[in-house]
Amino acid sequence: QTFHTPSFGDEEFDIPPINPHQHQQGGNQHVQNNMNSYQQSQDYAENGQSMRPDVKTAVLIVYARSATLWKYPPSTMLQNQSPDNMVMSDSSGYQQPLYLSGPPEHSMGISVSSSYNSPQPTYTMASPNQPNNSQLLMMQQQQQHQQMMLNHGQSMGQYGRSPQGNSPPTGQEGTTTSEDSDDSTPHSAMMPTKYEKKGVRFTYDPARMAETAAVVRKGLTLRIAAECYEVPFGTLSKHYKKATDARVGRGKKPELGYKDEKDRALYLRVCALHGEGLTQKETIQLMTEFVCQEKIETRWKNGKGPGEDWFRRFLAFHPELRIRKGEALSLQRMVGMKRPSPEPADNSLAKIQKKPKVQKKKKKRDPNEPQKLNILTSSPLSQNLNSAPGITLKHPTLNIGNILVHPKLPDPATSIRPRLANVLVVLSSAAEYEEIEVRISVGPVSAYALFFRDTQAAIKGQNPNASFGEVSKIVASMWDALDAEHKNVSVHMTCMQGLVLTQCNLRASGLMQVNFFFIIFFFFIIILLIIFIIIIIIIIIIIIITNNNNNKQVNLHHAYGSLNSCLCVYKKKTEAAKKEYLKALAAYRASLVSKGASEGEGMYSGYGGFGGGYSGYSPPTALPSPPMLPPPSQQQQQQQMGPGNGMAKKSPLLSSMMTERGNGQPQQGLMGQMQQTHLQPQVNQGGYMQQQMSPPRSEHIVSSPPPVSAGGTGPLQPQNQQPPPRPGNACIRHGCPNAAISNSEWEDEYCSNECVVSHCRTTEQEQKKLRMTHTPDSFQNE
DNA sequence: TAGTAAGGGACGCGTCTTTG
DNA sequence: CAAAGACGCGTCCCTTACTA
Repeated sequence: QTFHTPSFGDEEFDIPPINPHQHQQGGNQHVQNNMNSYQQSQDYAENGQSMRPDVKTAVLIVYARSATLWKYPPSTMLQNQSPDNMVMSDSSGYQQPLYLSGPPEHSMGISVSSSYNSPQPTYTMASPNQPNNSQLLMMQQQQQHQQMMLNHGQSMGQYGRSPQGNSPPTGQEGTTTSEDSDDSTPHSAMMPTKYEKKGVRFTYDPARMAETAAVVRKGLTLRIAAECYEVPFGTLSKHYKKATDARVGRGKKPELGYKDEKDRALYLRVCALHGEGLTQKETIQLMTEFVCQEKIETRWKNGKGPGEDWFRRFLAFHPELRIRKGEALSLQRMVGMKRPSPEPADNSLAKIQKKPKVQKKKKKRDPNEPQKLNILTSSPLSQNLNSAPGITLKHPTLNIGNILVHPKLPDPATSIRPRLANVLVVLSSAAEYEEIEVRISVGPVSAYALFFRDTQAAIKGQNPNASFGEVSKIVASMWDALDAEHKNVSVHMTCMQGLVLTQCNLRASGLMQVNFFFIIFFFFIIILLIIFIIIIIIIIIIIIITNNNNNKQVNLHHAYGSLNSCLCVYKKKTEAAKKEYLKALAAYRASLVSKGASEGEGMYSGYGGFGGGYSGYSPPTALPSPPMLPPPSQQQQQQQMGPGNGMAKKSPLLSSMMTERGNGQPQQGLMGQMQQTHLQPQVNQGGYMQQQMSPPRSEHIVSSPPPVSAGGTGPLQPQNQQPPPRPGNACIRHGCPNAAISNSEWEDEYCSNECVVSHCRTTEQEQKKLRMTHTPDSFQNE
């Protein structure tokens, strides 16, 4: 059967009739719908379905009842409805369920439709078939209550008061309890007059209580949840309060009522989810406009709107809403631009945003100042908020708690809010019940404020008893301790965070996206810090290494320098020795030639061994050539250089250097040059250099054997060839094989006078030759 | 000078619960 | 039913340090 709800739309609901007489009531079809809902639940209950309703279903069901009462207050219903219709008045009261939209003319643009039953066509279930079982169970329970109350002759407004369901009639027909009170119309006269004594204490299933509490946490009121789950309100209240430490509907109600607050909170959530969240001021303005539009009398000053304290309480009661910085301005700080905020599209909004705090400035202003209201009501924001109710299919759909919400969002193209000055940040977190955390920007804040916000929590955690002033001092000290870079980094981090968050779009996979960006962002920061630290460490290491290298290079330079100097000295000396040798050899040949020419052959015939063709050659070793005899130090150096590694032995530093260089480098490089430098003369000069470089040769030179060699047996006796040892009493004259005779005049060295004369003559000639070799020319050549 | 941060105290008022 | 107590809400104000 189809029922029309003229006041909310033309949605059709196929609900079986419950009582034929209900259709005869033409007074209020909303009540009909609700009754039909109840009857539907009865019908489902008869089918034996007994599953407990889930949270969302309960919310929707309660909405179906309370939405009617929003439009038609209980008082009106009581006046116009028959007792049967009054069954729905119990759900009235200020504790309206969540996900309720206000009257259509004041709808915030959030539409939720339920396939099950809703007087409003704009309420939509995401999965119409999914919650059926739960709905049916709830309907069943409600119907049971209804039937029970009807059997007891009571109003349905009292159903659910007793979990036992067997509360005796109070005899107060039509008397309602405080449950009937509405937030806008308190009914003090409807206060309960008497409470029945508690009998046997009923012990409820903890799981059931927990489930009921979960429903309450989800947004259902304690009273309605108690009704749905057949739990005494007091028991549920205590349990819920004990379990969650949450406030119960006690004390003064919010000025807007729970329903309107929830509606506005939902609207803020939807807007923020679309990146169109409102600032604190805008939120306050929203409430102000709502109050003005609804002509709701509040205690708010001047009847304008709430103050910042209210906003704080509002956030406290809606933990899904959080205040966050103005990331856009942080972005401006990040880029270091002092550009002004984009010009608002509407001047009125600019006036609004330039307006000081609403509450704190009010007492300084004229309470009857109307222009502010004009500004507010004429603002495009107000126009947006007060636009036609109902869904707009063009707008994106949100799935909040499996309830599709079609928000009426500001058009981004014509959005009135400046995108940079008050960009709203949408964050998300996988909170409990998959709640979406919406964070509202509060506009520009300073770096210190950001730092304060991030730090004070930790300080407060460490010092729970610290007052705000103390915390502020601590934060300030920490802030002072930070250097400029860290302050900037803090700001940049916040800016980056805001940048990332601002770019997040939560319409599809926003949660994961935001988390992903968060992770990327923090990794980026961490990587930057690590790189910075590594760079610093590298710089320090480089400095240390540079200092060490400088010392090493100095030492190495000295080593190379000494080595090169040594090599040069040795090379020069080697060349000098070679020149001297060649000169001596040439002089000796010239002298021989000159002697041969002047003295004739006879002279040499007397020497025996020196005759013939090789008479011009005399053993070089016989020459007492001083230049050929290096000084002891030089000779020692030559001896050490001879083996090839003498240099290493000479210089420990060079040895260590060569050890550092590796195996082949020094020998093939430096030492190779050294060896090559000395080997080349050996190759060129043949045995001369070998004799010069060989220790035996040095010893032979030092020993200065007699210049007479083998007695003219060879043209040139090898210089390394040792002369035959003279017998102990042999004649010292070269070539004389006779033994020396004992004679004190020639010291027993000669065998005869002839040998004495011959030897002396030979010695004299050699001395002459030696004198000739040491002419000034030869010294000049040196 | 105004505004920001977060928390809390004081006060008045209203609502809800409990008790007799 | 009345009253008392408990409790919540809104407002004002305060704290310190900093920023625009």
